[in-house]
Amino acid sequence: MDVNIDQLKKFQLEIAKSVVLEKKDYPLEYFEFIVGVDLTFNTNEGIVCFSVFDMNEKKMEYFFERDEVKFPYIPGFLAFRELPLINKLYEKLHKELFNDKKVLFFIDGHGLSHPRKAGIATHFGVLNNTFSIGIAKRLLYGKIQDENFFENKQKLFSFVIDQNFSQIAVAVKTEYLKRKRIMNSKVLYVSVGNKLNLKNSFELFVNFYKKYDFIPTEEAHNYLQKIRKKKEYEKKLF
DNA sequence: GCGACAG
DNA sequence: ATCTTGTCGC
Repeated sequence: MDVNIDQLKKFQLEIAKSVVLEKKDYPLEYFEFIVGVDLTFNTNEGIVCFSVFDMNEKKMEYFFERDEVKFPYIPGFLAFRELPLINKLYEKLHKELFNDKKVLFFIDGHGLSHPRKAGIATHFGVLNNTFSIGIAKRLLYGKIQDENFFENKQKLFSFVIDQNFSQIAVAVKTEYLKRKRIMNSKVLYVSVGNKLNLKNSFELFVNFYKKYDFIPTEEAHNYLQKIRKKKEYEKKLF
């Protein structure tokens, strides 16, 4: 698959221009659905899962969609690989379930903590005009503000800053949430996707966990792993 | 030129 | 992301 990196960079810069950075804070109760988004791959086949938590009914429902994915993974251009499949499921659920309701998306990956401020969470949020937050397991861009973050056991979170010393994400030790690891990671990076500010994004992430005791992207991730195991099991029976 | 590099 | 054994620790 031939890829024009310069063209993709241009597109990302356009996405970054359209980000809505909200000044006011939204409480968790403002949202009617909280959705976790994650994908799994089997060579050329991708499966996306939305873990949809209904804030009124307090019930979780899982949806998934599969399709061929040919675009390769290139650091900094994850959205071009994963968004087509994500959007396929989004458009379906937008019609059948979300409609004009207030929906907050937690997406596996970065938002504004990206070389061109256009990580997958931002890319998704801008294209669909939705609230979104990026939840990543590893850093892509920027550095930890508090030098002692990793060494000091007392420091359970720190801002991530870019070259201009702007705060672009919050690094959170999973220990802060009383968890040894989350999706095999000891630190999570929370960043703005779209229509929110960083402090509010971090608060929504933490408050949701404290109240409901699960992380949306992890739920989607675990669901996909179950699908994989089930598939392997059926394969063995043939 | 070299290293870094979400999923 | 996925592949994949043993191994360290609670």
